[in-house]
Amino acid sequence: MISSRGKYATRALLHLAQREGQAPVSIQEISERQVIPLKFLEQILLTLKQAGFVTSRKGPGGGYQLAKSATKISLGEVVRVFEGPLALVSCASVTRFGECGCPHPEVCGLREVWIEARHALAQVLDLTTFADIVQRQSHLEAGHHAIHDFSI
Amino acid sequence: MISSRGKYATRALLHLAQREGQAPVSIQEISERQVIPLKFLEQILLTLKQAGFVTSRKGPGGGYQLAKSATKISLGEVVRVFEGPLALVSCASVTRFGECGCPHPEVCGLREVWIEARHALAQVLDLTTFADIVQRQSHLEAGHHAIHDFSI
DNA sequence: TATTACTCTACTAATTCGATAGACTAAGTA
DNA sequence: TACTTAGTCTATCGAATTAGTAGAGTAATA
Repeated sequence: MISSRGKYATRALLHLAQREGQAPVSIQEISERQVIPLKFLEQILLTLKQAGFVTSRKGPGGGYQLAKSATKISLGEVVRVFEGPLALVSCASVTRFGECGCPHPEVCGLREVWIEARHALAQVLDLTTFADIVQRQSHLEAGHHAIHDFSI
Repeated sequence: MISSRGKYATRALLHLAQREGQAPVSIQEISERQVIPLKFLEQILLTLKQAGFVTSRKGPGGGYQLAKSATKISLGEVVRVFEGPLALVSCASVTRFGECGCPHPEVCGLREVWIEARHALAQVLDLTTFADIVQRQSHLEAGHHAIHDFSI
């Protein structure tokens, strides 16, 4: 399970991705619109900034913006910043390794499966960018409105 | 990341699967061979028993055995017992649901991706049985021995 | 200079996690 | 019957993590 931090981070980033090219967005706006505790969100945005996903501007009219195109930010990258390696088990991680604990990692049938699982997860998360998510969301909203319009 | 409990559980189950059809295996043997703290393993095996994966027999010659064929126990089932739903986020879970927290789950582009990720993970874990893992392991061991033999 | 808005660090309450301890029960065996 | 073996069950504990709060500080703008 992904932590609240991680979930909030992805929601905040999606919020910014939806406003790409527009004026900076304040912490307060994100907090209110995305229903995220303000002081908690501050920390999260700071982490996102340190990780190079967003930039910030102080003072009136300030706020946060994406540091690069939403097409260049994958969900996998962001998840890794907040949750660590995607691997379910350290012996299946590409980055961390060796901290397996199991008696014979080199001939472990389980490890092979953990690696497969990690790969399946990475395949989805690393190939999905925030631009994709923005697009999906607008499709969903269009469909939702259509249904709503129809029901009137 | 999967907890120690979950990792130990899968290792213990693999140990039993490798001895399917043989005499019961004691907690102590599993503990020693798989390098798992004994008293911790007791609890884990109890959980595995309650979940219907293993049976036990007390007294001399007693121990644990698989409750059903290793072909009928998937890694996914076992992981779920110890880690809860496979979904990275509750709004993508088939079992738990509604505890999303996000403002509009019905039109959430992120949720779609979380669901995809859950599906990718489930595809691997639910289709892999402990019989598969036993087989993989013996292939690995055969290969490993072959290399070793060659180097002599 | 007042206001706006991000920055940074410390803290805390609650929960979870990994593990240990110990008393208890059941099944064989001499 | 008594002893031994081996699983059962519950309580506890320390350390780590998590979610969230608090507050003082800095930079930019009007």
